[in-house]
Amino acid sequence: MQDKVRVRIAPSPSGNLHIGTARTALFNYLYAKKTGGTFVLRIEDTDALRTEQAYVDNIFDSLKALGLNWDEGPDVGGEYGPYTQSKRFDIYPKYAQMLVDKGYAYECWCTNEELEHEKEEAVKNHKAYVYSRKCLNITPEQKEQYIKEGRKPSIRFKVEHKELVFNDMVKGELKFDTSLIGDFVIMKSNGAPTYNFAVVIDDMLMKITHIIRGEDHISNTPKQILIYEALGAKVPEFGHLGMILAPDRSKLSKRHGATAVSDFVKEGYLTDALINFVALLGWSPSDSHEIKTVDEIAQDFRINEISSSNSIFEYDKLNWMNGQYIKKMDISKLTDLIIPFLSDYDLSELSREKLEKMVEITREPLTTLKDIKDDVPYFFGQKVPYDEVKDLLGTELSRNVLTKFIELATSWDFCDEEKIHNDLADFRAYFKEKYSYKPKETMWAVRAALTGRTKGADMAGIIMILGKDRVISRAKDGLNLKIGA
RNA sequence: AGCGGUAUCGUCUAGGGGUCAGGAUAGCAGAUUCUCAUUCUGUUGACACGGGUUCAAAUCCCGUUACCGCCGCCA
Repeated sequence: MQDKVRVRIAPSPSGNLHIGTARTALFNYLYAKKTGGTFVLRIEDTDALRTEQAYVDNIFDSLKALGLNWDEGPDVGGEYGPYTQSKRFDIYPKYAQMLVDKGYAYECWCTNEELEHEKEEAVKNHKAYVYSRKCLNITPEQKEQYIKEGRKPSIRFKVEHKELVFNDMVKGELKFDTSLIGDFVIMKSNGAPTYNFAVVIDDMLMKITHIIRGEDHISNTPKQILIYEALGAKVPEFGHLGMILAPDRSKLSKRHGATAVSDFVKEGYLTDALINFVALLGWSPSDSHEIKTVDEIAQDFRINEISSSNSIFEYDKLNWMNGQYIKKMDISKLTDLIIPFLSDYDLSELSREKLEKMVEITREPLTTLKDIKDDVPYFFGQKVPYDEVKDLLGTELSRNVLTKFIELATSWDFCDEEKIHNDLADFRAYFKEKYSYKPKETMWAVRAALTGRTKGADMAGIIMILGKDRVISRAKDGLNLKIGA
């Protein structure tokens, strides 16, 4: 009988949630969803110096924003808590002692200097460093001596030399010669467990059945399997994902720009687009629809179909995808998300209705929400700068168009967008017929006067949002510019 | 140095002994629109290299190269 699937994500709160961690979380989440399993969140905060509560909060918030909700974790609890590693410190020594008692581990009294020396020797002889095992069989007298010197022992795992093979869910069969590993520390001399030991104990106790993580952990895997075996515990399945690389093929880091999910959000990326994009790094849908929600992806997800190679994080496709999500998102929700990016403007000038209208007519060209800032200044304030369109407004054509525009628009209904749209069409037709002005020339004059620009959103929408007074006064400003010049 | 992993258009990928090597994105060209953009249509572009195995190799095997990762009392 197959155990119920339990997977986990175990971020360490020494920074905001990294996009790579988000992808790992996603694949774990997808696997849990697909198999009806449980998704566990564990916070690995054993490094007290680098841990900050703000990072823990950021991890929670980011994961939630991405839609990766966990079934068990520090906040929601669960049967196998605590889910914060620092609250589990009393657990590890017991198991370490058990391994010592059974002869799977031993105390090591070597100082850092001694260890350093061994490593230097190895480097000098062009050999891989493997711990010498000199503490494996120390006499009681030596031990007595070390204690007298005030030394504190670490505990090393005694690595059995053999060929270790496991079947990786994404990479296939992986083989290791454990004689190359060397006895590694499981408990530091300060009493804290090392990473490799703590994860195994935690994963074992939390009954994790499948460990899906980045391939930077591949070489930890044989060590961890050895510990499982020594403990007499069932070894979980492992699956190692390729890494996300920056465009220069190096590790994605601050110098490449955004790395944390919250950074991307600040840049104006939608979390839905982000998680969708990141899913496509290594996974591809069986149909040809790439735009999918996490739950839709889960339906179609097969862990063994994940690409096992690294992939490069390029913005081209993310930008496109973000634009797609912006275009199809609910206007009210989109408006809420866009408001923080409009801090340069006095939003009290616009009713919520008009604000949403503005978002509706300006969303199309956006690749990120941040872009909206430069596309909307003319919706605010009374006047508009004409520096960019001075020459255009100075033409006879513009004067002609604007004169007529003021005359006609005065009697337009500024609450009926559809009607304004038609009025504008008639307006263009009139000038085309009477003066042979191209429709776009006619509109350029109007647009220039009302917005100070030659390009932008739908004119009917703009006119409606601006309202009669501003439309007429700006049209007059545009017209008078010629006289002044 | 050693050990492990990976190699298909610029990028993300599909495919997998016989395919015009498919799609997406980016690029380019055209169409539509009041502008920009969107959208639509078309188009450029790839099996790392060398040996095998085979009637047939991008696909299987070996080697080389490149890249990534790991070699901590970090996680």
